[in-house]
Amino acid sequence: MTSLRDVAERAQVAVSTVSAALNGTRPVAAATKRRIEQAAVDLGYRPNLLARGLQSKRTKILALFYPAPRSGFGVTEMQFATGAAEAASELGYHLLLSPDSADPIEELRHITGLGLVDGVLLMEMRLDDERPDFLSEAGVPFSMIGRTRDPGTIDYADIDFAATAREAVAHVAGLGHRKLAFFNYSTGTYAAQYGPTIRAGEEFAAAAREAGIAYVDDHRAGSAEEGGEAFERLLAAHPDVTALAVMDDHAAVGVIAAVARRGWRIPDDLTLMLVLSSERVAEMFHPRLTALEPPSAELGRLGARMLIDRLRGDGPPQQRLVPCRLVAGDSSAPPRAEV
Amino acid sequence: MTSLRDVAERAQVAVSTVSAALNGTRPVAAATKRRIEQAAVDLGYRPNLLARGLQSKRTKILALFYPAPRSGFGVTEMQFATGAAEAASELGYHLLLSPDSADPIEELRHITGLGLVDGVLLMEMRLDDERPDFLSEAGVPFSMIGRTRDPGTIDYADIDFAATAREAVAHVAGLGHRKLAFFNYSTGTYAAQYGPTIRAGEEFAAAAREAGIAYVDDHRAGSAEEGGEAFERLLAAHPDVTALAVMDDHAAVGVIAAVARRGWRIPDDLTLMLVLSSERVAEMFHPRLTALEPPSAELGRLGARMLIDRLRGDGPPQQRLVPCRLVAGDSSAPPRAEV
DNA sequence: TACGGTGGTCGAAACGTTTCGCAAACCTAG
DNA sequence: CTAGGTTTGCGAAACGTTTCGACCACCGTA
Repeated sequence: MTSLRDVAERAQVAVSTVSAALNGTRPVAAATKRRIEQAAVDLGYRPNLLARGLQSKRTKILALFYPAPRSGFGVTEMQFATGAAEAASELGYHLLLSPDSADPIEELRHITGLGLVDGVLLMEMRLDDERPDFLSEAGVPFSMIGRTRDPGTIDYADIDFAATAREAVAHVAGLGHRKLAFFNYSTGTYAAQYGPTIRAGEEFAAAAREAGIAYVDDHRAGSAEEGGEAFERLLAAHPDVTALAVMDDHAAVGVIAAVARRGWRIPDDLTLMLVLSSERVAEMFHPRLTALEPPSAELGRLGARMLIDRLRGDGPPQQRLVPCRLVAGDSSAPPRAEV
Repeated sequence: MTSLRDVAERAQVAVSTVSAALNGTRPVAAATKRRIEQAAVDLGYRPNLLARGLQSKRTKILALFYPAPRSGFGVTEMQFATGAAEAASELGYHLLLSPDSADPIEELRHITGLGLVDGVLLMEMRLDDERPDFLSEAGVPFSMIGRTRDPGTIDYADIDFAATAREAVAHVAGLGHRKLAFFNYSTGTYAAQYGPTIRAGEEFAAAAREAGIAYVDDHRAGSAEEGGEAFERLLAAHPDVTALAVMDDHAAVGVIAAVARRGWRIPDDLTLMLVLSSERVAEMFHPRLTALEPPSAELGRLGARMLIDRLRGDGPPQQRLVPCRLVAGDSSAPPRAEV
């Protein structure tokens, strides 16, 4: 491997001058600089990141700390990662994938103690997540994709559930629906404090209230079977529901089956929307479902970018909310006339 | 940050002794060793990976080099990454996510030139992939998830398409089908030399021949629309086809729609299988489709493990093939009686 | 002519490890 | 009691950077 010293020798200058010339750290005479740059190119010089990091205390490596893939861990989460990696790469940073094992805090302590990473990117945030507290206390720069209940001045990029819910409600209200139901994630141990679970529920309720349309959301479903059952219960209690938004793809499958069993059709008898699901998934249904697609890659990019901004210097906290994109499918239509 | 020197001071020994004691590099008296370990614990010492790497030339960091997400980049690819990250983590390694930009080779040159990574993990291999050649010449250790046309002695973990195809053919043949059709990925610029595209096609043909059942595979489809059209053409040319295996999820959507348009039902009139698709995706269809689920996480794990083996010492090349798992759904049944 | 200023360069120290030659202390055997 | 070997520990060098004080030659000015 060719080092700074090799370049210095070839250019007939001191090592420190080469460093200065290549990094623009301090002024170097134009002629010297040219000579050095030429030598560097000739030798195919690449700075050694380890040595640089050791000295400068900055490695330009970010850790993306991701929890063990739950069921349902899918394209969205992948896109956080690829989005973040891309943004990091564009800004000269690298992204380290760091799986959390049984004990997230211990794992964080480990990864940050190695001196390997400049900062940490957190995802899959729970409202009561303990990781931010640990990192704050440890003085490790970090940002979140998602957010805790009270993010304070921590940088984060999250879905704008309020805007998303408003858009969804406007969509169905615009079609003439007067009553909307919402199926949240099933109450698993995890989902109980999972940000999107809580926020989506709250914001759909608020948006419906605001728009003056009736709303039901006491149903939760995580599998096709549960989705079907929840739908039956829903109709038993609220026969006047004509539009339904579902957070869980598999629950939606069950709903569709239940709709068919009943002899109903989508969208004639029910307008169905997929919440937090990608267009690609929505397209796999028949008819193609209307979806509220989360801006996953964008959130990953934002998260990485704001973390890097933070590393580069202080600034006001960056807190960005990005709404989902509503992709209208063939599952949206005005309600049945007779209702 | 507490360093080796701090520990040395507290334990009243030389720095080099601490290093030896903690790494087991050379024998250290039991009493001394205990004292040192205690001091290390007291101080919460964590070795600095940069310094270690700088000196020892081994960083314990692997780069996972992934191409720009194509359309269809999904759960499978995510699982390569998480599987690899997990396996690496278990073995004391870290995984760097390295997006390839426009020029993969240049990107490889860059990432390997930094002295940051010990080896590279390649995925999304094309038959004529140039990356292995570059890495071989550069003397960078690497392994592949997937494989080129002629992998030589390079370590890889890939899907066992032969076994997978045999199992799929046996599945339909066992149900009594005498003629199987196969829809491959659409002929995109990428898929043209994409390993799975080619190998799956070849092996399905071979397996059908071997099992003595008729076979058609000149159809390719990448979207729902194309899938439907391909299905119509298929039936026009081969009305006696009763079983169909489809590689592309979206094409399957089109097929199902076409089946319904024709008044047919699945599985009564057509046995349908999803090739290289996860159980979760198969469950989103109605009826639940039979799927050949790729061992994605396993391949990621294997890829990482064999790369680490290689780094640890020489051994014979490791080349592992893992078959897909056949998950029987409700889309498989004996053929119509009248055929 | 002398003097402070300045643009350009150098050399050495430091970052936190690992590695390796050496020396001190100890033990064993003759 | 000493020669030889073994155990145990030490100190210094090295890895490839960045950083920083010092130096030198040169310039304009008094």
